[in-house]
Amino acid sequence: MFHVGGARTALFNWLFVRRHGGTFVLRIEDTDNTRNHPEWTDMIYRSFEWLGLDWDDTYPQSRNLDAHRETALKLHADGHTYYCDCTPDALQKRKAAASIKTPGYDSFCSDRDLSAAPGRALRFRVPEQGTLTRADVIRGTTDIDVSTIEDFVILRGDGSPLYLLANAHDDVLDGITHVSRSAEHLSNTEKQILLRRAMGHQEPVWAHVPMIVNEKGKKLSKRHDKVALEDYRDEGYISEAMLNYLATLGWSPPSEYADEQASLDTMTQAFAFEDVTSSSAQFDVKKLASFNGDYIRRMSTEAYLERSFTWLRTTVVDRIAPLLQERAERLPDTFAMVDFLVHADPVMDLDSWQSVMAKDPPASIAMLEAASAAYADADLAWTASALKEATEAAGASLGLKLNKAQAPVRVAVAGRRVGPPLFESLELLGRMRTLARVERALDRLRPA
RNA sequence: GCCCCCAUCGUCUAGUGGCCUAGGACACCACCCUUUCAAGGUGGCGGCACGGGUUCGAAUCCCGUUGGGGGUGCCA
Repeated sequence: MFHVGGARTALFNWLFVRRHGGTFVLRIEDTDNTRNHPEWTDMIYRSFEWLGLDWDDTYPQSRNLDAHRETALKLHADGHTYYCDCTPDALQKRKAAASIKTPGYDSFCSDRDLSAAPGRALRFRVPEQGTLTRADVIRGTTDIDVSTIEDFVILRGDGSPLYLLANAHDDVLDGITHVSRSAEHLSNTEKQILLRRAMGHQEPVWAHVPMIVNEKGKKLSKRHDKVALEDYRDEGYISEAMLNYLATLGWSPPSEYADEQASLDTMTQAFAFEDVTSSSAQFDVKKLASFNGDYIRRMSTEAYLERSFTWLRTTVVDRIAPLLQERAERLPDTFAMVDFLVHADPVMDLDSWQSVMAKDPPASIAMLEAASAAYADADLAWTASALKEATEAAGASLGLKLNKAQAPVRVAVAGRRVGPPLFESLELLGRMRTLARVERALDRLRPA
C-alpha cells in the first residue's frame, strides 16, 4: 500500500530535487522490524514507477544499522544519553501518583546512571530548560520551550535504533539539505534538531507539508478512507492526472502559468516549498476525476486505446484469464464475464434478481447480512480461499450449503447467476467495492 | 490535560496593506450546441470564522475568542 499523502510528499520532494539539480535518494525507512515486508517495499518502488518519479539511489535504512548504534554509543559517551529500564506501566503509575499531566517520559532514570543491559533503552537527555528555534519554510519560525520535550528513546531495549536516531544519522550521511515531510511530523522536529546538535551537525531546512484529510477533516486513514495509490490506478486514474491533482493539494503553479493543470516538466520549473500552503487539504475524488477526464481527452486516440487496453489487461483480465478461458465459447465471452469488474456498478440481470433474490427476500437479506458482516471483518484476509471459508461459515450459520449461500452474494456483486468463480472475483473486486455492492442489494431488498 | 499547527466560496486554491465590488478550478444550477450521453460554450449560485486593535486604508499585520486538526509510542 502506498498512501496518496506519501505520494504527494514524494512528488514535492522530487520536484524540488529535480528543479535544483540535486540527488533524489529513495531511502526505505525500515527501522521497525516488526512492520516490514518485502512486498510493501516493492509496492513503493512500483508506485514511484507508475507515477514516473525516478530516483538516483535507493537503499534500506537498516543497511546503516551498525552505524546507528555506534552513533548512539558515541552520544552516550558524550553524556547526551542515559539508560532506562522503566516500563510504560511503571511510568504511568508514577505519573498518576504524582499527578503529572505533562506528556511523555518523566526523566526518572536520568540520574540513576544505569549501565547498558539487555532490556534497557537508551534515552536522549533533553536539556531541562531553554528555548530552541524551529524554522520551517512553510510554517515559519517558532520558539519551543525545551522543557516540554521529553527524554526520548533512541535505542530500544534490544539495542535497535529508532527512526529519530536513524534519520538524523542518515540525513547527515546522505548530505540531506532539505527535509520535507508531512506536517504530522512537525513535533518530531525539535527532537531531531537536538539530536543533530548533539551529533555536532547543522540542521537542514525544514518544510512540513500540510496533511491530506478526508471529508471530516481528519487525516486520511487506511481504515476509513481510500488512500492506496494502487486502488486509484486500478480504478482507471492515470498517473499524470493523479500527479497533477496531488500537486494542487497545497500548491499551485505561479500565476504566470495561468492553469492549475500542468505537466511534470512545468511543475518542475516552478515548484518551491515557500509557495506551499500551510493548511491541510481535503482529497476530492471528483476533482481528480475531472482532471483525469481532461488528461484522457488530450491524448491521441492511439494513446487512449493503448492505455485503456493495457488497463483492462493488467488490472482485470490477466488476473483471472484461465478461469475465463475454461468457460468461454466465443471471444466476446471474455468481456461479458468480467464486465462487472470493470463497471462502477454491476448491470443487474432481471432474471437473476427474480430467481435468486426476489423469490425469498428475507432469506436473501439474512444471507447478505451475514456475508457482509463476515467480509467487513478487518481480520479477514481478502483472498479467494479465506473468502470461501467466510462465506461457507456465514451460510452454515443459516443452515445453507455453499451452493445456496453464494447465490445472493453473486447476484449482488456480479448482477448475474452465472460467471467466473465467485471468490476469485471478489478478491479482484476488493473489499470496498464488494461491501458497497452487497449493501446496495440489501437496500433494494429491504421493504421501503 | 499538555505541546504544536491551521483558519478565503461545499471542496482545492489566487491573494503578502490600496489593483478586491475577493480571481480561478472542481462540484452544483440554467441556457446554448446537439439524434442520446459526454465534451464544449455562455451565464448563475456561493467565501475572507468572530471580536478587538494598528493604519488614511486590512482577506492581507498584531492580540484575543471560537472552531478544526496533529502530536503526546522502546511506530514511522
